[in-house]
Amino acid sequence: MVVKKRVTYARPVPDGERKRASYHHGALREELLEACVRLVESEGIGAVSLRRVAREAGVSPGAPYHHFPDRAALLAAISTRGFQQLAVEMETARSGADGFRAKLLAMVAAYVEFARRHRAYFQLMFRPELSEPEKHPDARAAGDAAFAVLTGVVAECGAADPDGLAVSLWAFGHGLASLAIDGQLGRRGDLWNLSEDELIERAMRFLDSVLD
Amino acid sequence: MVVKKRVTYARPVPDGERKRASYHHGALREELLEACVRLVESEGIGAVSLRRVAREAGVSPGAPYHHFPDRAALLAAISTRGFQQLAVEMETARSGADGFRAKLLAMVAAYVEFARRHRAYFQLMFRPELSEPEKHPDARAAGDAAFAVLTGVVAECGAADPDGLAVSLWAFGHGLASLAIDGQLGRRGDLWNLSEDELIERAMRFLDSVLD
DNA sequence: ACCCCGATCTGAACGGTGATTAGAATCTAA
DNA sequence: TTAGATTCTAATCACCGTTCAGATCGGGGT
Repeated sequence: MVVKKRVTYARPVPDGERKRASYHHGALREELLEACVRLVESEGIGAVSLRRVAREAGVSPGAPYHHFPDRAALLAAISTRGFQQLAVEMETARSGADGFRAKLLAMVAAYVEFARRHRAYFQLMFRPELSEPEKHPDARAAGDAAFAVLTGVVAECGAADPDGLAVSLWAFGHGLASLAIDGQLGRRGDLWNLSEDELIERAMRFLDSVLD
Repeated sequence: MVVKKRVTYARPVPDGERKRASYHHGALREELLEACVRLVESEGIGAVSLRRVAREAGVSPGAPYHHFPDRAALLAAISTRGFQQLAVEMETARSGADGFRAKLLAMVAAYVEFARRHRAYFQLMFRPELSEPEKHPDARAAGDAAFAVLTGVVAECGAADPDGLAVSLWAFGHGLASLAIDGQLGRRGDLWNLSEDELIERAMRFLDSVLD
Protein backbone atom coordinates (compact mmCIF):
# COMPACT_ATOMS: atom_id res chain seq x y z
CA MET A 1 0.00 0.00 0.00
CA VAL A 2 2.81 2.41 -0.65
CA VAL A 3 1.96 4.88 -3.31
CA LYS A 4 4.20 7.76 -4.10
CA LYS A 5 2.57 9.62 -6.90
CA ARG A 6 0.30 12.31 -5.73
CA VAL A 7 -2.30 12.73 -8.36
CA THR A 8 -4.46 15.69 -9.09
CA TYR A 9 -7.60 14.72 -10.77
CA ALA A 10 -8.75 15.77 -14.13
CA ARG A 11 -6.86 18.99 -14.43
CA PRO A 12 -4.94 18.34 -17.63
CA VAL A 13 -7.65 15.89 -18.72
CA PRO A 14 -5.43 13.26 -20.29
CA ASP A 15 -7.98 13.17 -23.03
CA GLY A 16 -6.32 10.45 -25.03
CA GLU A 17 -8.63 9.42 -27.80
CA ARG A 18 -11.71 10.48 -25.95
CA LYS A 19 -12.89 13.74 -27.47
CA ARG A 20 -14.85 16.39 -25.55
CA ALA A 21 -12.54 18.88 -24.01
CA SER A 22 -14.34 19.43 -20.76
CA TYR A 23 -17.15 18.95 -18.39
CA HIS A 24 -20.10 17.04 -19.69
CA HIS A 25 -19.54 14.04 -21.60
CA GLY A 26 -22.92 12.53 -21.53
CA ALA A 27 -21.64 9.00 -21.44
CA LEU A 28 -19.93 9.05 -18.11
CA ARG A 29 -21.80 6.09 -16.79
CA GLU A 30 -20.49 3.98 -19.61
CA GLU A 31 -17.02 5.30 -19.25
CA LEU A 32 -16.96 4.60 -15.54
CA LEU A 33 -17.83 0.99 -16.15
CA GLU A 34 -15.10 0.67 -18.71
CA ALA A 35 -12.59 2.45 -16.54
CA CYS A 36 -13.35 0.07 -13.73
CA VAL A 37 -12.82 -2.95 -15.92
CA ARG A 38 -9.61 -1.49 -17.28
CA LEU A 39 -8.42 -0.91 -13.76
CA VAL A 40 -9.08 -4.43 -12.60
CA GLU A 41 -7.35 -5.76 -15.65
CA SER A 42 -4.24 -3.67 -15.28
CA GLU A 43 -3.79 -3.42 -11.53
CA GLY A 44 -5.87 -6.13 -10.05
CA ILE A 45 -9.07 -6.12 -8.15
CA GLY A 46 -7.44 -4.59 -5.12
CA ALA A 47 -7.01 -1.30 -6.91
CA VAL A 48 -10.70 -0.73 -7.39
CA SER A 49 -11.97 2.23 -5.48
CA LEU A 50 -14.55 4.73 -6.54
CA ARG A 51 -12.03 7.54 -6.48
CA ARG A 52 -9.56 5.55 -8.48
CA VAL A 53 -12.17 4.67 -11.07
CA ALA A 54 -13.23 8.29 -11.32
CA ARG A 55 -9.64 9.35 -11.78
CA GLU A 56 -9.19 6.69 -14.42
CA ALA A 57 -12.18 8.11 -16.24
CA GLY A 58 -10.83 11.61 -15.90
CA VAL A 59 -13.53 13.01 -13.66
CA SER A 60 -13.69 14.25 -10.13
CA PRO A 61 -14.37 11.93 -7.21
CA GLY A 62 -17.92 13.14 -6.80
CA ALA A 63 -18.99 12.64 -10.37
CA PRO A 64 -19.86 8.95 -10.20
CA TYR A 65 -22.56 9.68 -7.67
CA HIS A 66 -24.75 11.07 -10.38
CA HIS A 67 -24.80 7.66 -12.00
CA PHE A 68 -24.50 5.18 -9.17
CA PRO A 69 -25.84 5.48 -5.66
CA ASP A 70 -22.65 4.03 -4.28
CA ARG A 71 -19.60 1.98 -5.00
CA ALA A 72 -21.32 -1.37 -4.69
CA ALA A 73 -23.83 -0.33 -7.32
CA LEU A 74 -21.07 0.32 -9.81
CA LEU A 75 -19.60 -3.10 -9.19
CA ALA A 76 -23.01 -4.73 -9.36
CA ALA A 77 -23.63 -3.07 -12.71
CA ILE A 78 -20.44 -4.54 -14.05
CA SER A 79 -21.36 -7.89 -12.60
CA THR A 80 -24.71 -7.75 -14.31
CA ARG A 81 -23.16 -6.89 -17.61
CA GLY A 82 -20.68 -9.70 -17.20
CA PHE A 83 -23.37 -12.27 -16.63
CA GLN A 84 -25.26 -11.05 -19.65
CA GLN A 85 -22.21 -11.35 -21.81
CA LEU A 86 -21.50 -14.79 -20.38
CA ALA A 87 -25.01 -15.87 -21.21
CA VAL A 88 -24.58 -14.68 -24.77
CA GLU A 89 -21.33 -16.55 -25.21
CA MET A 90 -22.71 -19.72 -23.71
CA GLU A 91 -25.76 -19.48 -25.90
CA THR A 92 -23.56 -19.04 -28.94
CA ALA A 93 -21.56 -22.09 -27.94
CA ARG A 94 -24.72 -24.08 -27.45
CA SER A 95 -26.26 -23.27 -30.76
CA GLY A 96 -22.99 -23.77 -32.57
CA ALA A 97 -22.57 -27.37 -31.51
CA ASP A 98 -24.34 -30.53 -32.61
CA GLY A 99 -25.62 -33.03 -30.13
CA PHE A 100 -25.99 -32.85 -26.38
CA ARG A 101 -22.52 -33.93 -25.59
CA ALA A 102 -20.90 -31.43 -27.92
CA LYS A 103 -23.21 -28.70 -26.66
CA LEU A 104 -22.36 -29.32 -23.04
CA LEU A 105 -18.69 -29.41 -23.79
CA ALA A 106 -18.82 -26.25 -25.84
CA MET A 107 -20.66 -24.44 -23.09
CA VAL A 108 -18.12 -25.37 -20.47
CA ALA A 109 -15.35 -24.33 -22.82
CA ALA A 110 -17.12 -21.05 -23.42
CA TYR A 111 -17.38 -20.50 -19.68
CA VAL A 112 -13.67 -21.01 -19.22
CA GLU A 113 -12.83 -18.89 -22.22
CA PHE A 114 -15.04 -16.11 -21.00
CA ALA A 115 -13.28 -16.08 -17.67
CA ARG A 116 -9.86 -16.01 -19.22
CA ARG A 117 -10.70 -13.38 -21.78
CA HIS A 118 -12.57 -11.17 -19.33
CA ARG A 119 -10.82 -11.87 -16.08
CA ALA A 120 -11.94 -8.56 -14.67
CA TYR A 121 -15.59 -9.32 -15.22
CA PHE A 122 -15.20 -12.81 -13.90
CA GLN A 123 -13.55 -11.70 -10.71
CA LEU A 124 -16.12 -9.01 -10.12
CA MET A 125 -18.96 -11.43 -10.78
CA PHE A 126 -17.93 -13.94 -8.16
CA ARG A 127 -16.83 -11.81 -5.27
CA PRO A 128 -19.90 -11.50 -3.10
CA GLU A 129 -18.08 -9.27 -0.67
CA LEU A 130 -17.69 -6.71 -3.42
CA SER A 131 -20.98 -6.67 -5.19
CA GLU A 132 -23.23 -7.40 -2.22
CA PRO A 133 -25.61 -9.46 -4.31
CA GLU A 134 -28.43 -9.34 -1.76
CA LYS A 135 -28.84 -5.72 -2.60
CA HIS A 136 -28.64 -5.99 -6.34
CA PRO A 137 -31.22 -8.35 -7.76
CA ASP A 138 -30.31 -7.38 -11.30
CA ALA A 139 -26.92 -9.01 -11.04
CA ARG A 140 -28.44 -12.06 -9.54
CA ALA A 141 -31.10 -12.34 -12.18
CA ALA A 142 -28.48 -12.01 -14.90
CA GLY A 143 -26.55 -14.80 -13.23
CA ASP A 144 -29.58 -17.00 -13.11
CA ALA A 145 -30.21 -16.36 -16.80
CA ALA A 146 -26.68 -17.42 -17.69
CA PHE A 147 -27.02 -20.66 -15.81
CA ALA A 148 -30.38 -21.29 -17.33
CA VAL A 149 -28.60 -21.71 -20.64
CA LEU A 150 -26.66 -24.60 -19.17
CA THR A 151 -29.48 -26.18 -17.24
CA GLY A 152 -31.68 -25.93 -20.30
CA VAL A 153 -29.48 -28.24 -22.30
CA VAL A 154 -28.88 -30.52 -19.36
CA ALA A 155 -32.59 -30.90 -18.80
CA GLU A 156 -33.16 -31.93 -22.40
CA CYS A 157 -30.39 -34.45 -22.61
CA GLY A 158 -32.06 -37.00 -20.42
CA ALA A 159 -29.40 -37.51 -17.81
CA ALA A 160 -30.20 -39.65 -14.81
CA ASP A 161 -29.66 -36.76 -12.41
CA PRO A 162 -29.89 -33.47 -14.28
CA ASP A 163 -29.18 -31.33 -11.25
CA GLY A 164 -26.10 -33.31 -10.39
CA LEU A 165 -24.85 -33.07 -13.92
CA ALA A 166 -25.49 -29.35 -14.17
CA VAL A 167 -23.71 -28.59 -10.93
CA SER A 168 -20.86 -30.84 -11.90
CA LEU A 169 -20.31 -29.15 -15.22
CA TRP A 170 -20.58 -25.76 -13.66
CA ALA A 171 -18.13 -26.67 -10.94
CA PHE A 172 -15.70 -28.12 -13.43
CA GLY A 173 -15.73 -25.05 -15.60
CA HIS A 174 -15.72 -22.68 -12.69
CA GLY A 175 -12.82 -24.46 -11.06
CA LEU A 176 -10.77 -24.48 -14.20
CA ALA A 177 -11.51 -20.83 -14.76
CA SER A 178 -10.73 -19.83 -11.19
CA LEU A 179 -7.48 -21.73 -11.05
CA ALA A 180 -6.37 -20.24 -14.33
CA ILE A 181 -7.30 -16.71 -13.37
CA ASP A 182 -5.64 -16.90 -9.99
CA GLY A 183 -2.48 -18.11 -11.63
CA GLN A 184 -2.53 -21.54 -10.02
CA LEU A 185 -2.25 -23.43 -13.28
CA GLY A 186 0.51 -21.34 -14.71
CA ARG A 187 2.35 -21.34 -11.42
CA ARG A 188 2.46 -25.11 -11.25
CA GLY A 189 3.59 -25.38 -14.81
CA ASP A 190 6.95 -26.58 -13.59
CA LEU A 191 5.33 -29.27 -11.53
CA TRP A 192 3.83 -30.69 -14.66
CA ASN A 193 5.96 -29.10 -17.27
CA LEU A 194 2.86 -28.02 -19.06
CA SER A 195 1.57 -24.58 -19.89
CA GLU A 196 -1.70 -23.24 -18.63
CA ASP A 197 -3.25 -23.60 -22.05
CA GLU A 198 -2.16 -27.16 -22.30
CA LEU A 199 -3.47 -28.05 -18.87
CA ILE A 200 -6.84 -26.60 -19.73
CA GLU A 201 -6.80 -28.39 -23.03
CA ARG A 202 -6.16 -31.71 -21.32
CA ALA A 203 -8.80 -31.13 -18.71
CA MET A 204 -11.31 -30.37 -21.42
CA ARG A 205 -10.31 -33.52 -23.24
CA PHE A 206 -10.82 -35.45 -20.06
CA LEU A 207 -14.26 -33.99 -19.66
CA ASP A 208 -15.03 -34.94 -23.23
CA SER A 209 -13.96 -38.50 -22.64
CA VAL A 210 -16.16 -38.73 -19.62
CA LEU A 211 -19.43 -37.44 -20.96
CA ASP A 212 -21.23 -40.62 -21.92
CA MET B 1 -17.90 1.84 5.46
CA VAL B 2 -19.70 3.53 8.27
CA VAL B 3 -18.33 2.67 11.63
CA LYS B 4 -19.33 4.51 14.73
CA LYS B 5 -17.49 2.85 17.53
CA ARG B 6 -14.21 4.49 18.24
CA VAL B 7 -12.01 1.83 19.66
CA THR B 8 -9.02 2.30 21.85
CA TYR B 9 -6.70 -0.55 21.47
CA ALA B 10 -5.72 -2.85 24.20
CA ARG B 11 -6.48 -0.57 27.08
CA PRO B 12 -9.19 -2.50 28.84
CA VAL B 13 -7.91 -5.65 27.16
CA PRO B 14 -11.17 -7.39 26.44
CA ASP B 15 -9.40 -10.43 27.71
CA GLY B 16 -12.18 -12.91 27.17
CA GLU B 17 -10.90 -16.36 27.85
CA ARG B 18 -7.37 -15.42 26.91
CA LYS B 19 -5.40 -15.16 30.12
CA ARG B 20 -2.45 -12.76 30.57
CA ALA B 21 -3.68 -9.49 31.93
CA SER B 22 -1.33 -7.24 30.04
CA TYR B 23 1.60 -6.66 27.85
CA HIS B 24 3.65 -9.71 27.06
CA HIS B 25 2.21 -12.85 26.05
CA GLY B 26 5.01 -14.50 24.26
CA ALA B 27 2.79 -16.16 21.76
CA LEU B 28 1.58 -13.15 19.88
CA ARG B 29 2.50 -14.50 16.48
CA GLU B 30 0.29 -17.48 17.02
CA GLU B 31 -2.52 -15.40 18.35
CA LEU B 32 -2.35 -13.02 15.43
CA LEU B 33 -2.78 -15.87 13.00
CA GLU B 34 -5.75 -17.15 14.91
CA ALA B 35 -7.26 -13.73 15.24
CA CYS B 36 -6.97 -13.25 11.51
CA VAL B 37 -8.70 -16.51 10.80
CA ARG B 38 -11.42 -15.69 13.29
CA LEU B 39 -11.90 -12.36 11.61
CA VAL B 40 -12.25 -13.71 8.11
CA GLU B 41 -14.67 -16.29 9.38
CA SER B 42 -16.88 -13.89 11.22
CA GLU B 43 -16.78 -10.77 9.08
CA GLY B 44 -15.53 -11.87 5.74
CA ILE B 45 -12.31 -11.38 3.94
CA GLY B 46 -12.97 -7.72 3.42
CA ALA B 47 -12.47 -7.02 7.09
CA VAL B 48 -8.90 -8.20 7.19
CA SER B 49 -6.46 -5.46 7.92
CA LEU B 50 -3.41 -5.53 10.10
CA ARG B 51 -4.94 -3.06 12.53
CA ARG B 52 -8.15 -5.01 12.75
CA VAL B 53 -6.28 -8.23 13.35
CA ALA B 54 -4.17 -6.61 16.02
CA ARG B 55 -7.26 -5.25 17.69
CA GLU B 56 -8.87 -8.66 17.54
CA ALA B 57 -5.82 -10.10 19.26
CA GLY B 58 -5.94 -7.37 21.84
CA VAL B 59 -2.68 -5.69 20.95
CA SER B 60 -1.71 -2.35 19.48
CA PRO B 61 -1.49 -1.73 15.76
CA GLY B 62 2.26 -1.69 15.79
CA ALA B 63 2.72 -4.96 17.60
CA PRO B 64 2.38 -7.30 14.61
CA TYR B 65 5.40 -5.76 12.99
CA HIS B 66 7.64 -7.62 15.38
CA HIS B 67 6.38 -10.87 13.98
CA PHE B 68 5.65 -10.13 10.36
CA PRO B 69 7.43 -7.73 8.06
CA ASP B 70 4.12 -6.57 6.67
CA ARG B 71 0.52 -7.39 6.14
CA ALA B 72 1.12 -9.67 3.18
CA ALA B 73 3.49 -11.78 5.24
CA LEU B 74 0.81 -12.46 7.81
CA LEU B 75 -1.59 -13.55 5.12
CA ALA B 76 1.07 -15.66 3.48
CA ALA B 77 1.75 -17.37 6.78
CA ILE B 78 -1.90 -18.26 7.09
CA SER B 79 -1.93 -19.43 3.53
CA THR B 80 1.04 -21.69 4.22
CA ARG B 81 -0.60 -23.14 7.25
CA GLY B 82 -3.78 -23.69 5.31
CA PHE B 83 -2.03 -25.64 2.61
CA GLN B 84 -0.31 -27.77 5.21
CA GLN B 85 -3.59 -28.54 6.87
CA LEU B 86 -5.14 -29.29 3.49
CA ALA B 87 -2.31 -31.68 2.70
CA VAL B 88 -2.88 -33.48 5.97
CA GLU B 89 -6.57 -33.84 5.38
CA MET B 90 -6.10 -35.07 1.84
CA GLU B 91 -3.48 -37.52 2.99
CA THR B 92 -5.85 -38.81 5.63
CA ALA B 93 -8.55 -39.21 3.02
CA ARG B 94 -6.16 -41.04 0.74
CA SER B 95 -4.95 -43.52 3.28
CA GLY B 96 -8.44 -44.09 4.59
CA ALA B 97 -9.83 -45.30 1.30
CA ASP B 98 -9.36 -48.53 -0.57
CA GLY B 99 -8.60 -48.59 -4.25
CA PHE B 100 -7.65 -45.83 -6.62
CA ARG B 101 -11.11 -44.74 -7.44
CA ALA B 102 -12.15 -44.50 -3.81
CA LYS B 103 -8.94 -42.71 -2.95
CA LEU B 104 -9.40 -40.09 -5.65
CA LEU B 105 -12.98 -39.53 -4.70
CA ALA B 106 -12.14 -39.25 -1.03
CA MET B 107 -9.44 -36.71 -1.75
CA VAL B 108 -11.73 -34.50 -3.78
CA ALA B 109 -14.33 -34.76 -1.07
CA ALA B 110 -11.71 -33.83 1.50
CA TYR B 111 -10.75 -30.82 -0.58
CA VAL B 112 -14.31 -29.59 -0.70
CA GLU B 113 -14.84 -30.31 2.95
CA PHE B 114 -11.70 -28.46 3.88
CA ALA B 115 -12.85 -25.41 2.00
CA ARG B 116 -16.26 -25.42 3.59
CA ARG B 117 -15.01 -26.06 7.07
CA HIS B 118 -12.20 -23.54 6.83
CA ARG B 119 -13.56 -20.98 4.45
CA ALA B 120 -11.20 -18.40 5.86
CA TYR B 121 -8.14 -20.42 5.00
CA PHE B 122 -9.46 -21.32 1.63
CA GLN B 123 -10.18 -17.76 0.63
CA LEU B 124 -6.83 -16.56 1.83
CA MET B 125 -5.04 -19.38 0.05
CA PHE B 126 -6.46 -18.59 -3.33
CA ARG B 127 -6.47 -14.83 -3.48
CA PRO B 128 -3.16 -13.97 -5.05
CA GLU B 129 -3.79 -10.27 -4.64
CA LEU B 130 -3.77 -10.79 -0.92
CA SER B 131 -0.89 -13.08 -0.29
CA GLU B 132 1.37 -11.95 -3.13
CA PRO B 133 2.67 -15.44 -3.69
CA GLU B 134 5.70 -14.39 -5.71
CA LYS B 135 7.16 -13.02 -2.54
CA HIS B 136 6.38 -15.91 -0.28
CA PRO B 137 7.84 -19.16 -1.51
CA ASP B 138 6.81 -20.94 1.69
CA ALA B 139 3.19 -20.66 0.83
CA ARG B 140 3.83 -21.84 -2.65
CA ALA B 141 5.85 -24.81 -1.51
CA ALA B 142 3.12 -25.80 0.90
CA GLY B 143 0.65 -25.60 -1.94
CA ASP B 144 2.79 -27.79 -4.12
CA ALA B 145 3.03 -30.32 -1.33
CA ALA B 146 -0.72 -30.49 -0.98
CA PHE B 147 -1.18 -31.13 -4.66
CA ALA B 148 1.54 -33.71 -4.65
CA VAL B 149 -0.76 -35.84 -2.53
CA LEU B 150 -3.27 -35.81 -5.33
CA THR B 151 -0.87 -36.23 -8.19
CA GLY B 152 0.81 -39.06 -6.34
CA VAL B 153 -2.28 -41.18 -6.41
CA VAL B 154 -3.13 -40.15 -9.93
CA ALA B 155 0.29 -41.16 -11.14
CA GLU B 156 -0.04 -44.62 -9.64
CA CYS B 157 -3.47 -45.35 -10.93
CA GLY B 158 -2.40 -45.75 -14.52
CA ALA B 159 -4.66 -43.26 -16.20
CA ALA B 160 -4.16 -42.55 -19.86
CA ASP B 161 -3.39 -38.89 -19.20
CA PRO B 162 -2.40 -38.44 -15.56
CA ASP B 163 -1.91 -34.69 -15.85
CA GLY B 164 -5.28 -34.21 -17.45
CA LEU B 165 -6.92 -36.31 -14.77
CA ALA B 166 -5.16 -34.51 -11.94
CA VAL B 167 -6.09 -31.07 -13.22
CA SER B 168 -9.64 -32.19 -13.84
CA LEU B 169 -10.09 -33.51 -10.34
CA TRP B 170 -8.53 -30.43 -8.88
CA ALA B 171 -10.71 -28.16 -10.97
CA PHE B 172 -13.82 -30.10 -10.06
CA GLY B 173 -13.13 -29.91 -6.36
CA HIS B 174 -11.96 -26.34 -6.52
CA GLY B 175 -14.99 -25.24 -8.46
CA LEU B 176 -17.40 -26.95 -6.12
CA ALA B 177 -15.61 -25.45 -3.15
CA SER B 178 -15.50 -21.95 -4.62
CA LEU B 179 -19.11 -21.93 -5.64
CA ALA B 180 -20.16 -23.14 -2.24
CA ILE B 181 -18.02 -20.65 -0.38
CA ASP B 182 -19.14 -17.71 -2.47
CA GLY B 183 -22.71 -18.64 -1.83
CA GLN B 184 -23.54 -19.47 -5.41
CA LEU B 185 -24.89 -22.91 -4.66
CA GLY B 186 -27.00 -21.86 -1.75
CA ARG B 187 -28.23 -18.83 -3.64
CA ARG B 188 -29.52 -20.87 -6.53
CA GLY B 189 -31.22 -23.27 -4.21
CA ASP B 190 -34.56 -22.04 -5.42
CA LEU B 191 -33.59 -22.65 -9.02
CA TRP B 192 -33.10 -26.28 -8.22
CA ASN B 193 -34.98 -26.57 -5.01
CA LEU B 194 -32.00 -28.27 -3.48
CA SER B 195 -29.82 -27.28 -0.60
CA GLU B 196 -26.14 -26.60 -0.93
CA ASP B 197 -25.30 -29.85 0.81
CA GLU B 198 -27.50 -31.78 -1.52
CA LEU B 199 -26.05 -30.18 -4.61
CA ILE B 200 -22.55 -31.04 -3.48
CA GLU B 201 -23.66 -34.53 -2.65
CA ARG B 202 -25.07 -35.00 -6.12
CA ALA B 203 -22.03 -33.58 -7.81
CA MET B 204 -19.83 -35.95 -5.86
CA ARG B 205 -22.04 -38.84 -6.85
CA PHE B 206 -21.73 -37.77 -10.43
CA LEU B 207 -17.96 -37.71 -10.12
CA ASP B 208 -18.09 -41.16 -8.62
CA SER B 209 -20.15 -42.50 -11.48
CA VAL B 210 -17.71 -41.06 -13.93
CA LEU B 211 -14.45 -42.38 -12.58
CA ASP B 212 -13.97 -45.57 -14.56
C1' DA C 1 -31.96 35.10 -30.08
C1' DC C 2 -32.42 34.88 -25.35
C1' DC C 3 -32.79 33.10 -20.81
C1' DC C 4 -33.60 29.88 -17.51
C1' DC C 5 -33.61 25.18 -15.59
C1' DG C 6 -32.31 20.82 -14.59
C1' DA C 7 -28.77 17.58 -15.34
C1' DT C 8 -23.94 17.16 -14.88
C1' DC C 9 -19.49 18.01 -13.08
C1' DT C 10 -15.89 20.31 -9.96
C1' DG C 11 -13.36 20.89 -5.84
C1' DA C 12 -13.15 20.87 -1.27
C1' DA C 13 -14.33 18.97 2.89
C1' DC C 14 -15.72 15.44 6.65
C1' DG C 15 -14.92 11.43 9.06
C1' DG C 16 -12.88 7.47 8.79
C1' DT C 17 -9.68 3.53 7.35
C1' DG C 18 -5.13 1.61 6.59
C1' DA C 19 0.23 0.59 6.72
C1' DT C 20 4.15 1.67 8.76
C1' DT C 21 7.69 3.68 11.88
C1' DA C 22 10.09 5.70 16.06
C1' DG C 23 10.94 5.69 20.57
C1' DA C 24 9.37 4.75 25.19
C1' DA C 25 7.72 1.25 28.36
C1' DT C 26 7.58 -3.35 30.26
C1' DC C 27 8.70 -7.99 31.18
C1' DT C 28 12.04 -12.24 31.39
C1' DA C 29 16.01 -14.45 32.04
C1' DA C 30 20.62 -14.53 33.32
C1' DT D 1 20.22 -5.69 38.12
C1' DT D 2 20.75 -5.38 33.76
C1' DA D 3 20.44 -6.85 28.85
C1' DG D 4 17.41 -8.15 25.42
C1' DA D 5 13.27 -9.31 23.67
C1' DT D 6 8.73 -7.94 23.38
C1' DT D 7 4.95 -4.81 23.21
C1' DC D 8 2.86 -0.17 23.64
C1' DT D 9 1.86 4.69 22.44
C1' DA D 10 1.76 8.16 19.36
C1' DA D 11 2.28 10.08 15.15
C1' DT D 12 2.84 10.32 9.98
C1' DC D 13 1.10 9.85 5.61
C1' DA D 14 -1.81 8.09 1.84
C1' DC D 15 -6.44 6.79 0.68
C1' DC D 16 -11.28 5.98 0.69
C1' DG D 17 -16.47 6.73 0.49
C1' DT D 18 -19.50 10.10 0.63
C1' DT D 19 -21.64 14.72 0.76
C1' DC D 20 -22.36 19.33 -0.73
C1' DA D 21 -22.25 24.05 -2.42
C1' DG D 22 -21.41 26.11 -6.55
C1' DA D 23 -19.69 26.32 -11.50
C1' DT D 24 -20.93 24.85 -16.16
C1' DC D 25 -23.47 23.13 -19.84
C1' DG D 26 -27.32 21.72 -23.13
C1' DG D 27 -31.75 22.29 -24.54
C1' DG D 28 -36.60 23.95 -24.35
C1' DG D 29 -39.73 27.67 -24.06
C1' DT D 30 -40.45 32.37 -25.13
